[in-house]
Amino acid sequence: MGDKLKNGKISDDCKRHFKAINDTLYILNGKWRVMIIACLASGKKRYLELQHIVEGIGPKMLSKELNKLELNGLITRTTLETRPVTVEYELTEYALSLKSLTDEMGAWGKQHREKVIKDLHSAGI
Amino acid sequence: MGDKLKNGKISDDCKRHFKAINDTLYILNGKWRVMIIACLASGKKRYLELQHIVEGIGPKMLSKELNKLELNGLITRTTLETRPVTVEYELTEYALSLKSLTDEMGAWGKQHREKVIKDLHSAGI
DNA sequence: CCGCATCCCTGAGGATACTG
DNA sequence: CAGTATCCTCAGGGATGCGG
Repeated sequence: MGDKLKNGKISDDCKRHFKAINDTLYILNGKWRVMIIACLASGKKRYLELQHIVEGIGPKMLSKELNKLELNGLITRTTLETRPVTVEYELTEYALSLKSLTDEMGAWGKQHREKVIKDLHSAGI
Repeated sequence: MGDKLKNGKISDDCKRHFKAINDTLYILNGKWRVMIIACLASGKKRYLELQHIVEGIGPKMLSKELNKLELNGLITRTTLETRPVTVEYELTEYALSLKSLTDEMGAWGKQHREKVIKDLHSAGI
């Protein structure tokens, strides 16, 4: 991927790579998708559980995002016929392929936080 | 990460993981950051090169995003004293740690596109 | 060539209240 | 409990023009 053609133009491989990244970005776009997926990656959850764990999200956004994720085949919705009803959301097999991405994000965020703290520290001295 | 505590609550490890993901999301937020980074990951680029490769971005957003990325220590800006001036943007050493993320996104997007096409295909039959 | 300033506007997202 | 409906805000982002 690290190659330009001699004439300074971007190679077709690169373009494809960028397109692919855009596809991913499109699926994960918005403020909440990744968090919802990451959250469900730790096991099936119910609606209110999600709303509590994904801090800041309101009911409207939550159901909207859940719908889109379901449409994209990333999660399944199961309604249990209890009284009152219980609904469980779960990642599909397919969505599991996103786990390496969310894990990567977690890892990067962790080390980034450490770096920022270290930088602040050495700036303070 | 796949563990809940017995009482159904989320473990502290999980919470830290989510926080870390949010940190990453914060750095990469917006429509353009990831693409800019991915683009620069294939070598230093000039302003107009970026604007051409990152399709759809306007000059305002581009410079705004470049500024933020520079503030976050992810890219460096080099002005060459030519006539007229030339400016080169380049990923910092640090930002290279994001390459695995963008690569992951590229890989996922690729196989996702293939899946979608396959699904459409079998739906067509 | 680079990229700021300005104006404008859409739609993502927030708050709240209500229903099956 | 699990959402939907409604209204509203605001900042992300588009378009254009100018200045170094």
